[in-house]
Amino acid sequence: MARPSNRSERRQQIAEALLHVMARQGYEGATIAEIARQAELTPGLVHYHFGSKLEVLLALLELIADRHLERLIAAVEAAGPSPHDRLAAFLDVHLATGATADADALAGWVVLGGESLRNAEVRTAYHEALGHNRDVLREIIRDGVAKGEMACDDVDAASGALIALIQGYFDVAAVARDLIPHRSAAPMARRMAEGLLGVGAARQEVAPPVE
Amino acid sequence: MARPSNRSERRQQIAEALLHVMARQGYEGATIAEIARQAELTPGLVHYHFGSKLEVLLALLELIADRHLERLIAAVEAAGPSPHDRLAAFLDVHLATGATADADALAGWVVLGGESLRNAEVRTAYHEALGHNRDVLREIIRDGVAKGEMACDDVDAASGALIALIQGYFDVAAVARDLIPHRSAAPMARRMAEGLLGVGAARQEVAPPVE
Amino acid sequence: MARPSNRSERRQQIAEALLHVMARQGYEGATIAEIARQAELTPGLVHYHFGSKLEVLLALLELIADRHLERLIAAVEAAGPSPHDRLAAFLDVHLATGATADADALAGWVVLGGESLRNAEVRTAYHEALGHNRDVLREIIRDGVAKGEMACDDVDAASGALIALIQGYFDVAAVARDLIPHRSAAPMARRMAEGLLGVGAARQEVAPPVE
Amino acid sequence: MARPSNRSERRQQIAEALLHVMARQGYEGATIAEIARQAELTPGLVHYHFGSKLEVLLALLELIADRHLERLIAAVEAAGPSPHDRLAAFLDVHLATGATADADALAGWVVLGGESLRNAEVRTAYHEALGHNRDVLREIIRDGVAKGEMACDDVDAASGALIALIQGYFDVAAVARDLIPHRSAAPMARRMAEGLLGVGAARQEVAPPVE
DNA sequence: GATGAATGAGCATTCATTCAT
DNA sequence: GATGAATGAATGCTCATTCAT
Repeated sequence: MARPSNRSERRQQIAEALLHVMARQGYEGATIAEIARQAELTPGLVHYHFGSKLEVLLALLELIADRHLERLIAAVEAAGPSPHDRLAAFLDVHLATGATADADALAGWVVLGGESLRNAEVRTAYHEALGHNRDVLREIIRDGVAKGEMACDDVDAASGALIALIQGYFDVAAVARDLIPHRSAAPMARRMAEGLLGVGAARQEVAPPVE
Repeated sequence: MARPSNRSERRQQIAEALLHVMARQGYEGATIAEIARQAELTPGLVHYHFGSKLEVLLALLELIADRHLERLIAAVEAAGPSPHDRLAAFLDVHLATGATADADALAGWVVLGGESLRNAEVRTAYHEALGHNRDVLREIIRDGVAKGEMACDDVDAASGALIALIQGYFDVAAVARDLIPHRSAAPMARRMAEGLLGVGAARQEVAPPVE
Repeated sequence: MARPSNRSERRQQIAEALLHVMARQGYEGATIAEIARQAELTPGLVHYHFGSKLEVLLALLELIADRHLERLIAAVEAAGPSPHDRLAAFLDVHLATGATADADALAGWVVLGGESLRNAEVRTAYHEALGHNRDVLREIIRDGVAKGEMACDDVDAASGALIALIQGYFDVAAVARDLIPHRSAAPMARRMAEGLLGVGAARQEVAPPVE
Repeated sequence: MARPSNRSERRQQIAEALLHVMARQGYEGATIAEIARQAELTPGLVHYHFGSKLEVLLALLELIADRHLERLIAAVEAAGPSPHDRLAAFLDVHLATGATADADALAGWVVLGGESLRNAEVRTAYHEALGHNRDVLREIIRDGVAKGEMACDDVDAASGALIALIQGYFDVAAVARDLIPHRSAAPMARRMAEGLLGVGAARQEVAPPVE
């Protein structure tokens, strides 16, 4: 009798509209009116489903982070049991061209990083997402050390370093793409990981850049 | 008879006011009124010296970039002729605790990176500043390769990678400091540079963290 | 076959929900959504039973006024035939602590007075309700004058004065309770009535404050 | 050299514009746009001089209360040293037709009472204004008791009662004027005061209704 | 009857920018 | 140079009301 709820679909639809607007025009241009236009909805409806614009941003962050973590874990698992291979897969998921296929999501992630500088709630959620990424990486390194394949006396420092490297590639690419030669990110990252974790830490023959 | 012009002092004063406001409250809180308050001026005067708010931001970017480049070159020169030492100095200037002493400038730099996502003019200037940094690094590596101390088949890729690493450390530290163990950035970066450029690329005994 | 109508119950349920919301959060917080929540209904249903929010307010006014008048008449009748006693009962019903037991109704009445300032329809209905109250009072005074127990050359002016006094007690108590010492309202009102209508107009020994 | 400030004049101008709008259309119709129109200003300027709409309301309350208190004290002083006369003057200032000449201020006062039900800040300020009024009245009664001209065992209760009476006259008159016969308020109030404070408390021959 | 999604007009508020003094 | 009043466009948000299901 009652009308069926479409709340979660609409929320996702709105969050994705924000993603596309943000990727194109930044958060500045992402007015409620613009988000609604992108989603082909009315502005009032955005506020019917979200209490505030900030809520939309947080929903988007969660959406991106969840999707990414899912893909990341799948790729790492698919790489097999070897810590070297798993590390290479970890780096490739983030840095190999074509692997990070969703350009909007990447641009959105960088914009979210910018917003997290201004807003504590966004910062907390962003921090948490980065932390999950780091945890996956840390487990790989710990495993590598345990199996004697990697050398590392401070796993936190090493995983933090690689997280920073990835984030830096994202950020520099977003703003000054030509400073990063095409397809150089993944191979460079592998060598840097080797320097960090011992020779052959991330075997180069594994996971060649797609595309 | 006419009172002497104080244009350039005023401009710098205003740009620095923006820096402090931004470091404290982000770009969001950096209204013209707030900048004027920080500079102990009136809002109208800001627009007397700058045509628009954007101009203030660009002036600030130039200020930060110039100061940084000056310090960077001085530190690299002071490190002596060895490419290894010069590279270590380059990394330390950016990453060693205490070396990047100006917390406001660092925070401001990260915020500027965020703004460069939204505004093409800021992006161009930011890009240029990053490029100058990269140029210094590239010369060090080229010199190292020429002298046979470093191995690198793609200097652009390698210098871009280290620029990305530094930028990533800045950004992650700004948002999720605890992902980066205290004082781990510089030593990790040195090891990663070794992996990239050959064993001993950046000698660890050089330039220990200050403070 | 058709389900039995529950229109009038629903209407009363909604009006009372408005009362409780208004008493707690004022008319400001009395959005349709909040009323529906209080009534454990959905917003849409409120408009199924009422054409507009204003109609709900008017229904509530009628509800409060009817209930009050019923109680008032009962109390006056119960006081016996003496105009003095009836007048005392009239004042006590309004002012004696515990007599005006329904705190929500009292708060609601005051809020309705505020709304009647803005809306002509509410004002008309509020006026009518006040008028009924006044009529009861006027009859008591007329009876007292007829029986020689009260002296009054302008019954309208006197009844208006006492109505104003009661209303004033309500309003001041709602906003600045501490200006009215506890339990002082009824005895003060009795003395003022005496001044208005002759010595002993409202015998003090009648209807002592309950509670 | 600098532009002279007109802040306080503008603030008063805006507060008075609110008063006139409120008296005519209630607080509902008193949008920032409407206030600005009444004051022949732009909406932005209202917020240049006031942080929020609430601040305008509070400024208006202060304006009305200050003006009233000034007039009240002047009238009481002018009535001479006799407590009876001073009490009569107190009542007349509030209730004698023509005495409360400023219809807008009266209507505004009642509307402010309504708003004080919804907003704690307004309530506090309204309470304070009522309190000052009460204090003047209390002093008169205390003086009357001290001089043996009045009988009163609870000055707070009595002054609260008269404050309530006055407030009630205002409120009822605003909503249901015909319940209060023309020019009946002041004489009725005097008689009620006599009942409260002893025979002849407020001599009738004093201060006949103006106009 | 009942639900809750959808609408759209209206609101207070912010803020870069202009300009008379 | 310097001041601060003035402007006006833009924005997030609220909410009574409508209506498809």
